[in-house]
Amino acid sequence: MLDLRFVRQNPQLVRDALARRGEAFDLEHFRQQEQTRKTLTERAESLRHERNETSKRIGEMKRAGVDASDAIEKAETARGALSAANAALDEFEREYHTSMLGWPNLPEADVPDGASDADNVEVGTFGVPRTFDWTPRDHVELGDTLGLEFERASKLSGSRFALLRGALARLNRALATFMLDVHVSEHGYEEVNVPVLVRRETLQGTGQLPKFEHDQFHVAGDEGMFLIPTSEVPLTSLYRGEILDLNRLPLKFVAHSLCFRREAGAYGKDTRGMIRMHQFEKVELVQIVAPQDSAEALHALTRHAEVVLERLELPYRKMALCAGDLGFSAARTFDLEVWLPSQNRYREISSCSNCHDFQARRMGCRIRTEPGKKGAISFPHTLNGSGVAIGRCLIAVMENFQDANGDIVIPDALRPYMGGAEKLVAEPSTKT
RNA sequence: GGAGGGGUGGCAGAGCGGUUGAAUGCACCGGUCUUGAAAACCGGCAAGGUGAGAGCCUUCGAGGGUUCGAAUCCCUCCUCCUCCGCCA
Repeated sequence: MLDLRFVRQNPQLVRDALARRGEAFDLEHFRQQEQTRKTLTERAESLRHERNETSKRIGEMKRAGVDASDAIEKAETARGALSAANAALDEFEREYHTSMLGWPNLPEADVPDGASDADNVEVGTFGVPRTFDWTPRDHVELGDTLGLEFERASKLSGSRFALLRGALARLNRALATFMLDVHVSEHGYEEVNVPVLVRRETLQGTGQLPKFEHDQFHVAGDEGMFLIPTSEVPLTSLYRGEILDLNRLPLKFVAHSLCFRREAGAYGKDTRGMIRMHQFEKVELVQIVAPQDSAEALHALTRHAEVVLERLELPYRKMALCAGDLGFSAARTFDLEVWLPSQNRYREISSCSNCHDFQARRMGCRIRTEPGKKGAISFPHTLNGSGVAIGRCLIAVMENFQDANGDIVIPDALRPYMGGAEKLVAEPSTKT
């Protein structure tokens, strides 16, 4: 949620910033709404004031033993006007608040211009994509002899589900454990095991609702429950509705969780393989920091995700997202894209964002900047990033570490998690 | 699923229809005292909105209702605790 006071003071700036991300902001309409709000508020408040005064007087009269029936009668007749004014204000505010929840965050000033991912700017690369003496197989083909199944998964659950078996399942688990260990012991994050079912309010706090309900899995029979699309949602929401002392920051959380997405707008996109599933695993990093520290924190957090890819010896590039490609809650985002030999290109494996106070405002997470000082309450900044997506990372390891006969060499960093094994050995297809 | 008891300021905890936005204690901030600190004492100390300001409005888990007036009464929901049942 944007700071309404800021919007009021800088309406043109807000309109221009939102325009950069392709979002229309009607200044005239906004001014009208502000005027209406002021009028309705003033009317309701002055009526309420009158009522309060009258009631106070009645109380005093009764205590003094004076007959108050005239005053009570007068107050009774005033009640209709007050409740009408309240109703008008409530209705207006409900609508106004809903429209405010639909405004996305403002991009930082130096976020590159652009309308789509085609306009994102590469800001760095790591590693050199390997050259193959054969046409590199993709993970589907490799997986066929390693325990990656799609047909049986579809039988169970439909399209966009996959099944991992045997050593490949273990490799998947090894990736998750490896990532958690790196972030906990080297980067100072607290490991959190989170619920994957959350309430509507929780998704509203991080920005998925109300605007993106069609992207979420809604659990039937339990009206308020949704499957999380990322553990950013519960992690960032840990301190929803609380006031934190400044000296408790920064908070750094890491979680490994299942994530669920409808992929409703992705018909026909990435239908081959395990790139885009309804259910996937991800290690997620979240930080809650003091506002002045968030710019630096974004670089640190992105770096933490990069370290994972570097330890796994996976070539990647780092992209600065353009304004038009930013997510709803983000003010600035770096994507990490890992090299996939079969596609001969880089694919997103991590997205690291600074949301400024946008999410903190929505969820009412505040900080007390100076204990004991009046008016020293403000909002922290929240950041999140994948550290990294496990399914896509598994694909990347398979494709980048394949050898000529379809085995997968296990990256050194993962061997301790694989009982010391050096390879995943291709077996005859599990389909037969 | 059944029975019962709670949710009040940063924390603990009074208040159960009217000058209560809320006693008291702790924590915190300022001061006196002290070489310094502690203790003691004095003062301050919830948030949001609005206003130049005095002030005004809102908030005692959430939402609705009763009433001239609700933290206090009624209803619904959320949530925590205790006991029983069931269960990984």
